[in-house]
Amino acid sequence: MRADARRNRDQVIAAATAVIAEEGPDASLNEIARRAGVGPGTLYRHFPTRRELIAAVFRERVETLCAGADRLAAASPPGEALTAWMRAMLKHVLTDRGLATAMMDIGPVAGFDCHALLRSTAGRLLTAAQAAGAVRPDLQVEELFQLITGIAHATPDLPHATRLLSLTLEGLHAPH
Amino acid sequence: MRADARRNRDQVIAAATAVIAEEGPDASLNEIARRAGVGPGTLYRHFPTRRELIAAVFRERVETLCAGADRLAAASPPGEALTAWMRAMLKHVLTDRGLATAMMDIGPVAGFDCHALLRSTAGRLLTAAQAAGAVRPDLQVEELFQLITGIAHATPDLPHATRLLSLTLEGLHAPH
DNA sequence: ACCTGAACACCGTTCAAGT
DNA sequence: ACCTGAACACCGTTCAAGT
Repeated sequence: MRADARRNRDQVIAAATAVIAEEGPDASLNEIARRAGVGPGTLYRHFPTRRELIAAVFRERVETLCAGADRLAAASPPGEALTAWMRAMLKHVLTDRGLATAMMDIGPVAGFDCHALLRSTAGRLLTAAQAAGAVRPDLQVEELFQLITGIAHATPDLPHATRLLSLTLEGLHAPH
Repeated sequence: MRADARRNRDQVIAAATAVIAEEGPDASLNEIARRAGVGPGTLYRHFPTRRELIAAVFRERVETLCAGADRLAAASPPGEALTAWMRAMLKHVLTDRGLATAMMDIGPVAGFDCHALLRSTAGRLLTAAQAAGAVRPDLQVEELFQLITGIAHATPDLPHATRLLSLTLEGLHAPH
């Protein structure tokens, strides 16, 4: 990869990170290119679809999040490890406005499968929590993602989101 | 209101209902005007903002949904009435793609406050269910809406949404 | 009063022309 | 190879001109 191409690519990712944080995942691609100081054609050359650009922006973030799961699993009993990781994921997902959907929707692109990495990480924690009897045995990983995604989307900030996650973990029915 | 104005207004609402059902709440307004057989200016004259158009489309639907609550409350114990109504609401919200947010976001427009009507209806059912001890006493109406909205957004169809609603009602933790 | 539709500023996307 | 930026088809929105 030529030096100027590499530099342009990095500048586009940096600009995209900033603009997406401000305007959400529907941010204007022309604006991102402008901010990065390149032509729109250059942006398209590096990232043929919006999905690939978003995946590049999230890559580091998702990898960090998933790497934290092993630490949690070693430090806490399985049930607590799972809920702590769900809270961490919720926080990451809420960092930028409305990125929840984008983050879960993008399929494998350019050798990085955001969704698969999240899925296998959550799957390990979930299986352990179920084996320990802390979580209902019929719960699926996808359902867990859908709930986090939904909460992140419906909620204005982290405190509200955290409250909804608690409600979901404990259930709406009165304790009996 | 002049006869041609009234007719144009109705045609715009009908076209909007159809187009929004197909393309979601971000559907092109020019396309809606075209389909209604009017100029874009006419659409704007009747509905200055997208919100007002969406409110008009939802009005009848929301009123029907809320009217059903009294029937439910008379026919079932409070806890069941609430969950039955939540399921009905989820179904209505899912009728068109991704309308959940739009439906909850629109404020009072033109003498019809979609959100307030839903809120007071759900509030009655919730209070009754809490008084009967069927639902946890700290649950807020807004939280209930956020959960339904979130589930509707994160979910592809009614069966999946219903399953997530069950999980939310019962909680993710294992029964002990 | 009410409607029309041309017009403006934007957006996503492409592609010929340059280096 | 890689980049540029003009160009195209769209969109939301406005407003002068018509009836």
